[in-house]
Amino acid sequence: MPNLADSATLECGYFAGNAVDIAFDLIGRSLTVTDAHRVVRATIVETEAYRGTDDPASHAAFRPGGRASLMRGAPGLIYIYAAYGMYPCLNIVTEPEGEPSAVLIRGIHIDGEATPVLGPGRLTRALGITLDDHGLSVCGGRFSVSTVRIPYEIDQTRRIGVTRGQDIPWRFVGASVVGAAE
DNA sequence: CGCAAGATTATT
DNA sequence: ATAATCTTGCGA
Repeated sequence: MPNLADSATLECGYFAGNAVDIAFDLIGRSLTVTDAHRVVRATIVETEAYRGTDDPASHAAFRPGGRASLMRGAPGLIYIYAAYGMYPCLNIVTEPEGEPSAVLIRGIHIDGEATPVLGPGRLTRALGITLDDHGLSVCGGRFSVSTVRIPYEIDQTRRIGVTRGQDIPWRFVGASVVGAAE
């Protein structure tokens, strides 16, 4: 009987793959965030992929400078930007270094909580993630993602809130197949 | 240097 | 529907 603490975590190499594939594959995996005061574990239930400079909705396309330049960095790095200047949003850099892409985490279900936390600006607040986490790694240290993946039925739709590239269906939403809690 | 737009959310 | 709030990019 596997213990929570025994869960293995993904290596950075996992994130070197196609951003769209990874956005899909992250649904149902758990994200663990650690700080001096607590350890929070949450299941990823909603993601969006932003891939390459050809994707008009990607910051790598219309806002490539500044902190978004990290999207060209090594896979597994964490890219945080402030949406509308006030809400930090969590992204995981994907694809090999040099390829600008990332997966935005839009929804999670925190262990023990009755309802999921939806919205990129809300979940960062719930997890205590700030702009200071920009540049850290999601494969070790303060952040980690489980190798284990809970079965989910995954829906693919167009991305939320984007004003460009509205035709690109790179949003993934998970609905538990295991009859989620009560 | 000034200004408009944006991967959002809470409130009116 | 709209304000809150700030970084990036572009035009003067």
